[in-house]
Amino acid sequence: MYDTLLRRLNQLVLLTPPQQRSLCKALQVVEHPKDEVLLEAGQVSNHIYFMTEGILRASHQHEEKDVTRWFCFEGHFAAAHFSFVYRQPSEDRLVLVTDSKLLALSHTALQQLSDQDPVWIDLNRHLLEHYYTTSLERVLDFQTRSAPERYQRLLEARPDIETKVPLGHLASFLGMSQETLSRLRRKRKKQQQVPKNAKPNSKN
Amino acid sequence: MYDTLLRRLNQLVLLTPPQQRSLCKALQVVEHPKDEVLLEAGQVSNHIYFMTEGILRASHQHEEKDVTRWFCFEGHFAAAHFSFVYRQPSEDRLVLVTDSKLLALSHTALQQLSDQDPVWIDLNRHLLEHYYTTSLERVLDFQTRSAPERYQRLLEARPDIETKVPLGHLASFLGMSQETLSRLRRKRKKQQQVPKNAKPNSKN
DNA sequence: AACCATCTTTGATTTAAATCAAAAAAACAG
DNA sequence: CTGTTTTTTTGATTTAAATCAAAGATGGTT
Repeated sequence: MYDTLLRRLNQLVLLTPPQQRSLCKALQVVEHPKDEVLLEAGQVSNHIYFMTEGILRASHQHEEKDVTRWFCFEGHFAAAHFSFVYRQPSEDRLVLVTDSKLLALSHTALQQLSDQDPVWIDLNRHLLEHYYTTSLERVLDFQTRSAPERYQRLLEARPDIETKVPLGHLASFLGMSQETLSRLRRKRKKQQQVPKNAKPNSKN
Repeated sequence: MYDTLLRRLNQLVLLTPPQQRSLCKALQVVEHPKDEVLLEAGQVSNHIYFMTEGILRASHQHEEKDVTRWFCFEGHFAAAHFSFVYRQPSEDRLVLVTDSKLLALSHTALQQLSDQDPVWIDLNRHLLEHYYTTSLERVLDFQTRSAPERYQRLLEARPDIETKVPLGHLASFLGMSQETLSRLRRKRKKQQQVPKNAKPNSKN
């Protein structure tokens, strides 16, 4: 049940068996269908989630339009971070893109863990650093890459995203219109159809 | 000497006088002229800087072009964060935009402080959270705003940036070409020339 | 299966911004 | 101050991507 989580965490810090146990005790296992809202905009977030299975997205309302600020995939942590830490209303909704299984850690539970053992603070910092780095990289992508390049890079990082996430959400995540993304897809398909000089000249 | 720093830190955590003193002892005061390179790309960063006076930028080489990933202004902290924390070669150079006065905290000094007193870990986390939030906001700007809007927002946040930072660096920071930014400036000037219906019709 | 709603594709057109090329302005060095 | 280099502005042109409008496709529901 907690394998994916513990495997992931051991990449960041070494956890003793008792530490692992006390973490697992603090977690709630939850399962939700597609489109379920885990946090409404305006609410204060009380949980950090670990995605055991499925995909989650942070959705932001900007001038009538729904913008996906980020996705969270299997093996990663999701939170309305600022809201969770500073107990402020969240600007984003957290919505499930697919049927999902998650582990939820409440604010109070994390507090208690952190009071007991500094390893949890350390872990928290590692995660924060990781997601911060990701965000910085993403800014660089916007600064230096065109729409097709950004899509290309996303696919390299997450080839499965194409089939699992609706195009509209992907487009807003990448900062382009739906139509543009749809056209990029078509171009890519065409190029794949003649993958490796199968027939140098089709007229032959 | 350390006033700006301590004022800033007290916004984040409460520091006792002894804590303040041990921090100041750990800091080196440095002063550098414009264009000085504080960290070369490829080197491992050994310092976090606090800008007492001046502006610093993180410059990234992308296909022959120099991209400014971020600026650091008076009253803020600058670091090649990933390099500093994980002892890896930095992908960015840190260069001073103007003559500057800084406080430098070495990796070992921070280590020692953190071992002595958890308040420094806590502080570190606060800063990380702050800069992470900033980065997320910046991504949102790229997702949802046009070039003029991004420039507009930057000016609202930092009106002084216009005069202090060369246009080329600003343009790459905003993810647009120099020419585009130059044209945005012209437009803004024109609009300011007739600020508030000074003369409804100049022919009168 | 037939219907409805939502999502995706496609085409035509407009708009935003990049690129290319060169002039003007500013900063700097001797 | 003068010449030199770098930065900024400007104009013309091209390219990328948004928008508008509509048609197809897909998925779920009864």
